[in-house]
Amino acid sequence: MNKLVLVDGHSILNRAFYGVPVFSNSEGIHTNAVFGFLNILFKIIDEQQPDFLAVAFDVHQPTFRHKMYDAYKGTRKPMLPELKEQVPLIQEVLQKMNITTVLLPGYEADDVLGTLSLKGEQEGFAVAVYSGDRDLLQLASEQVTICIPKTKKGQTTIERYNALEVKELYKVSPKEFIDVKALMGDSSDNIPGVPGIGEKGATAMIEQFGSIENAYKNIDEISNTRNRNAFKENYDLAVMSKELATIDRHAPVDVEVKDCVFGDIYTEDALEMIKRLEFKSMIPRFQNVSTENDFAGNFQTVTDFFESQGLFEKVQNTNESGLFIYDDGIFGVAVSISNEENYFFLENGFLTKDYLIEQIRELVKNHRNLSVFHIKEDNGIFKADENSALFDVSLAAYLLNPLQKTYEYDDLARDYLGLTIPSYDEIFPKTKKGEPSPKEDREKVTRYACYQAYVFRQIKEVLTQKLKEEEMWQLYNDIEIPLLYALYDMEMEGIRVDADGLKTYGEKLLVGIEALEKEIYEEAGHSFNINSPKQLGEILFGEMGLPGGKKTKTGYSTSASVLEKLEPEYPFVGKILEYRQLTKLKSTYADGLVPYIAEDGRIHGKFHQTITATGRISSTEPNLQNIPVRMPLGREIRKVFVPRDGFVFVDADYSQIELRLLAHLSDDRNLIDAYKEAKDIHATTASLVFKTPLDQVTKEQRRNAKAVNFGIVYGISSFGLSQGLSISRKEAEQYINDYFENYPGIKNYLDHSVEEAKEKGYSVTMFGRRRPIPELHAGNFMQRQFGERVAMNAPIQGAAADIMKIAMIHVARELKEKNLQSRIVLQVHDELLIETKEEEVKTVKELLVRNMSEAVKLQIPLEVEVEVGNNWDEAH
DNA sequence: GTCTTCACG
DNA sequence: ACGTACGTGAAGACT
Repeated sequence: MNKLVLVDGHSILNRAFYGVPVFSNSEGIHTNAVFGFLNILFKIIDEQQPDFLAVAFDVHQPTFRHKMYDAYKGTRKPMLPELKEQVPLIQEVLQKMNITTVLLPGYEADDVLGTLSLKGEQEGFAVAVYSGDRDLLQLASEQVTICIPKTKKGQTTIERYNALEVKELYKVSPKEFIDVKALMGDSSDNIPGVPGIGEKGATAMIEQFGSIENAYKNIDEISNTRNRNAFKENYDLAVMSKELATIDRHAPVDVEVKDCVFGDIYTEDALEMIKRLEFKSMIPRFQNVSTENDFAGNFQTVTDFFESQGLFEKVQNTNESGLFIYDDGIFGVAVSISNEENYFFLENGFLTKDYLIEQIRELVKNHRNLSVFHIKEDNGIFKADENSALFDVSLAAYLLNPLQKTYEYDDLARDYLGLTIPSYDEIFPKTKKGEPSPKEDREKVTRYACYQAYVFRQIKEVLTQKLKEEEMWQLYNDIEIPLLYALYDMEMEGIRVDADGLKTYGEKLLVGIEALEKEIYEEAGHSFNINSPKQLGEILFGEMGLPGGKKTKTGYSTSASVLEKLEPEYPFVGKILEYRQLTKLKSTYADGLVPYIAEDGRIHGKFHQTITATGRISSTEPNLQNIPVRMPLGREIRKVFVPRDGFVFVDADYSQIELRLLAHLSDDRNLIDAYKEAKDIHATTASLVFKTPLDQVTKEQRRNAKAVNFGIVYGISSFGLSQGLSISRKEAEQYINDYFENYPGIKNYLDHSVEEAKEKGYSVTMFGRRRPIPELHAGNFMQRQFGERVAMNAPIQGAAADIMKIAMIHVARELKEKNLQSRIVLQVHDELLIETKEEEVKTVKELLVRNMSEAVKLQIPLEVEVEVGNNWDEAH
């Protein structure tokens, strides 16, 4: 079936504008939206391989809807000038790419899309309509797919809707969708709904009657009195809204589907314009080097030892290359030294794995500039250190956009090189059970490995350039790169765990669990799976009739916060809480840690550097950053983390680093003075907020003030604080107001943080680390508010992460320089744990505290608390 | 694979 | 009217 692709130009342009921070070329022309638009368009084209394609734009002119309804004028928010000036640019590029654009005075782009999609449908095409606007869902059918790109944490996923999916999600057919909208209205489109009828009411009515007309005919059958009356009184309004909301599928579009032929879009003219706009990464696309055939000939499998010797000599003499190690069933290494020379050296006969590794180490040793994906993960082979000349693609890409889930070579190639290359899944299609795995297929592996090496070689310069442009080169070079070696050493070092102690602890928990289990079954009258929130909810709130409304979409919420509220009146739920606690400790920690204890009696967890949005490290397999500490029983588990013989643990903690950063960044007199005078900060806050002399502050007041301080760092909201303190929203609001009255500098700073992030599209730490916040421009109020909280939190959490990274690097360096035997074994965000040789305790304590507190100079001292112990519990 | 819950900073 | 504190990872249940 032929494929027709239709694109809602303005809607996609808007998405592009807000998804990419504002930038301009050297002539000062804003180009970010054009850049984003083309990237989305290329993605669409690569995915869909359309036979016919058209892009529809709105015309800045009144439409038939305006004539119908005056208020419609206010529909479109005035476009920002930075975006508006880019509209003609994108239209020009499209024209040069021979892509059909359709503008129809008196109609909106929606109507053009509706009309063309109907024509396409009638002519037997498979039609895909791309838009950010859910209104288009009314066009969905079996043949017409509505594709809505969504950005979630920096990852763009495309939601696809045919008639079936619309029905599934909204409970009504695409056609009925219009009627639902006519009833509930749509503020973003200025479509007035029936006052008092919301989404639920509207959906229920249309589900029952199919249309507003039919509902009106059978108005007496509307069971909800309020809805019935509202509908009766406003039927005329609903009729008009329906007309406004209905996309005109017979608009006088003078373009036929056959006019929209999709041909060669990579023209000379277009290339020239791309160059003028300075979209360097897109140039290769236009130079036709992006087709796979052009690559494939340049990828060569090398399995002969003597041949490899000659080639390796060449590689050893090449300064800039890309390198990728393949180790999945078979072992090999791909090296890209030029566009034409990409070799995959495959372990074979005399060409042994050891020989290959030796060759790689030689390259590293000779300071050849290798660009690789991730150094830390491959450093067992590289044996590189801080002085090596390796480029880490994953770290560079992470700094440029920390929101991505992964940094796959094919995505990087698309985003930074404008290349479309096959992904892992495309090269290694999923096989059914029993079929041979393609993972060891020589040709496939060569293709895969060479693509990686090729991309790494080419991308180094682009990423370097971008990091410099965005002022993150120092962050990359002076923090992330040295840190990776500190983290590698830490992973290799591991931490000793007392396996017997762990077993005893587990057995102790089991006794408690079994006793509680029995008691809970007795109380319930029968046995059930206490670990199933579903079963538990049904028993608690159904069978036993405890009060507690539905809270989650799947049923009753049985979270600790809910159960804790029930506990005073129903002491028996305390047993469930206790049971939960014990099973958590047993499954996740007592039992969960065992499989990770290696031959050497130590756990070598992984520490990840490219996961968090804020710049923190994360930990997996196992997670060593969430070992219990708050509750005494959980805390006991820390006793099984022990130093090796002849060593002790020295543990150092930043004291309130985030709050201190807040004081520094906000320049708030009251907070700075409090820290300078080394006051109890939460008590001081309590004294100010509750207008109580410092020496009369109660425990309760201090606790509340502490929660407020936390809330401030998280990006305060009255609801959040009320949850944290189990108080009313009103009270929480009062606390916040009083807080800001006493700390005006903080209020000012937080407002400024949000404003700046809104302007730039990202927030930035004092070390230049960025976090994009696309939510700040979301249409959805909730999302926008989330964005504002993120904008307040990220510069603080991020700076704290930066500081700890600097400290870690310095500590690791000094331990090495001084030839000490002590080693960093854990980092838990604001805590460093050092396995310390007994004779070195004094030295280590001193250097730890010094390096941590002097990692950065702030207006106030960075305090560090240090302790020594024979296990992690004792030392913390 | 997604949801819920809960461990940490 | 809506439904949230910021940042993570793991386990178990259920689809």
